[in-house]
Amino acid sequence: MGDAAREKELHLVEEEGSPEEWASYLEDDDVIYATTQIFDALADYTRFRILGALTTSERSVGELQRLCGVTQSAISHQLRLLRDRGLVTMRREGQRSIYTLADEHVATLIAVGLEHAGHWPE
Amino acid sequence: MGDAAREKELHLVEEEGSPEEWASYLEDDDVIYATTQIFDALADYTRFRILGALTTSERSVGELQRLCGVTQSAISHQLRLLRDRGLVTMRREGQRSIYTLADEHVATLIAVGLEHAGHWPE
DNA sequence: CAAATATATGAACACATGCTCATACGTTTG
DNA sequence: CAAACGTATGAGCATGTGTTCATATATTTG
Repeated sequence: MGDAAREKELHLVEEEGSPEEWASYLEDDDVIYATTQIFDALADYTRFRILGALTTSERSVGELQRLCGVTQSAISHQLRLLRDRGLVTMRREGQRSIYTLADEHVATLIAVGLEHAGHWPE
Repeated sequence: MGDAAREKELHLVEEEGSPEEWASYLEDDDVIYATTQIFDALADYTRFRILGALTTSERSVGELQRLCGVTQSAISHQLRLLRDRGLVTMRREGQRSIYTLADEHVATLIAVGLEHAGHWPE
């Protein structure tokens, strides 16, 4: 697999658009606010662990509860917030609610954040 | 400029490391916490506007105050937080304090966040 | 339908957060 | 050194946030 193919695989690259097109977004207050809302969703320990667990596979509330080691209520409340912000989607499957990352954008942000924190100067 | 070169230019790609190396970070609580701290720094409107302004060029506190339209005190307080978290650095230049993005990681996170918010479903 | 299981929700509380106000610190200039 | 300018900081306050507890709402099973 060549460099370009791997980079595409990692979802770290936009498919279209010119370099630095994001710079224009810095003048759009709505985009700025939307961006902070996404970062805010990723800025809590419990929520981040939920999202991290969902990068592996979709999961039920009970699974997430076990994986994250907090109350079922806490998980449910945080899942509601993540759902409201569009980071995860849910479907019913019998008695269970199955949660999934909404799209690859979320996985990209998690990956970029983890890599940068992992390499962070000291 | 070819795709690979442009992608590298955008700093959206790691230079080394295997695909999905970040996945292992999901088991390191310290890395997870560090990641949430970075996202948290980006999750406030004022702070994000400060960082956005710094993507263009380094700036003094007074400039940032004018650009962001808030109190000098508010700017200073937020700059302190950003400094403590390692997202910006400061140097004295006469009476002024000049702030700069700490490294390209920060610009990458801003770019990725803005692009995804800008393209967000509805 | 009743009981059991899985999930969701509202209220309440402790704690964090971002701002303002007042003031202190640091640097340059006269 | 005093005055002016730029920046930093602490206290205080209003608001926001994440959790728990209790309870409600599905959904399946007997």
